[in-house]
Amino acid sequence: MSRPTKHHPERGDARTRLLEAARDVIRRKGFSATTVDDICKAAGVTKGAYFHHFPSKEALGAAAADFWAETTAAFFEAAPYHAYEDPLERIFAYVDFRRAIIAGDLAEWTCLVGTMAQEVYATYPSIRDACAESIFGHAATLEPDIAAAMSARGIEGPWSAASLANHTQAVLQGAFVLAKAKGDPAVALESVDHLKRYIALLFGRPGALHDGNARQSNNQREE
Amino acid sequence: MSRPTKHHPERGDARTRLLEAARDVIRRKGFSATTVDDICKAAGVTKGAYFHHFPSKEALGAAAADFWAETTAAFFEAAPYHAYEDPLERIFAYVDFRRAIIAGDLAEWTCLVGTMAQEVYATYPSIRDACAESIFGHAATLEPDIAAAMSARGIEGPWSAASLANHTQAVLQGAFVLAKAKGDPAVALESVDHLKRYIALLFGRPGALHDGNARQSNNQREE
DNA sequence: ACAAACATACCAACTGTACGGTATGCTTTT
DNA sequence: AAAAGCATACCGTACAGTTGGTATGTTTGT
Repeated sequence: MSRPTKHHPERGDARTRLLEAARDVIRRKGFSATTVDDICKAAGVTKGAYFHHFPSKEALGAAAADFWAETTAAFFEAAPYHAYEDPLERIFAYVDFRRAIIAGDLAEWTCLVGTMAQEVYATYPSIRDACAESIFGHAATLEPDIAAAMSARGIEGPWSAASLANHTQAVLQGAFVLAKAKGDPAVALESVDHLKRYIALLFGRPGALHDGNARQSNNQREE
Repeated sequence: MSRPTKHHPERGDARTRLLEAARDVIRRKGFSATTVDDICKAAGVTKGAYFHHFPSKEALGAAAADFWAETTAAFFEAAPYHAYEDPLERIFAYVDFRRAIIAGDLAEWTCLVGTMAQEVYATYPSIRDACAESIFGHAATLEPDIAAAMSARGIEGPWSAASLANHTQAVLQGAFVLAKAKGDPAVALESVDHLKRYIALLFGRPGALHDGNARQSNNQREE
């Protein structure tokens, strides 16, 4: 099936490397501004190999979104927040985890599929759908915990577990947009704090705000 | 200064029409995928006129962001939510207003500068900065009302009025991303509802949730 | 066992064209 | 008359995609 390339045999098969390169380059430059040559160069692969694996640039975009869905699913499945027994604690731990990975270079902690969806939603339906699958598929993993926490505490609002799960993703996506605009992760961290506070208020657990790492960020104001 | 064009004299001066065309086309196709010819065609103007007014495509992107900042500022200044006397009521009315304008074609109610910032944050600093100015400038218009509402009700959290103002924009931007991915405004409306609920909880005003138009949307669940 | 025969993975060089940008001149305003 | 506003025709190039190949497995007939 897979075979090392002639030029860089040590870096795995070409298809995977193209997908990884697409992920990295598109997150920095966006989908349209990223050229096939950019991706080939970053992957250390020729154009011939590229078009052997992907019939078009659009197909690569959709494949990159699928790849993103798979890798992030594995990443979050292995994350420590699942260890908590109480569903609500798991939710808080999830938010703390999302907050903790906001560090370093912008292109490393922002979302590939959010960026692509926003860019190509009207022009490449296949890519948009793959992005939607990734975003809402991830949101769906939070839904059981939210539903369990609601019934455990007798919470019954006009909102559903699914809508709150989606909302967490909306806040994260929006936080990425603002952070990119400002070139500063601090504004993203603050929105995640607001998200956690919202969940705490919904479930009547203001004490939860003192857990996790919800405090160690904004050095511009002392409390 | 301005002069009607030869081809379409009835539609105002070329510069304004180019900016309006840029706004409309870029919101649909994104900045990179939008060509200068696209914009000229949409504006009913030739390339000569384009490069008379803008030295490059990048300059047009930045000018379009500035234009967006100006027109949206005027739009929100004229909006009805300012009529309320109580600062907190104004905030709720603002959220209701943002909710109410989520209707019709996606490209008509989503945000130009959020889209552009996400796309070019690493490649065109001039555009990114113009987008940031628009987003955070608009957020800043909410800050006095939030601050007034906080002091009027003796609210003093670990969060600042500025951070909550920014958070409202993060939620809206994220709602746009999810709506584009799903091709459905409903998910955006739900996030705006969560935002309003958060503010109501922060200020201890759950009753506010029954005001405005926070209910007339999601026909898929009856309460 | 051992090759044809086929399939997969990859590479280098090329092509048509669509792109951002330019050169130059005409038209209207002041 | 001078300058601003606009139009036409035209570049150089960078782009997505193609062509035609080589090298490395994998099957299949005998």
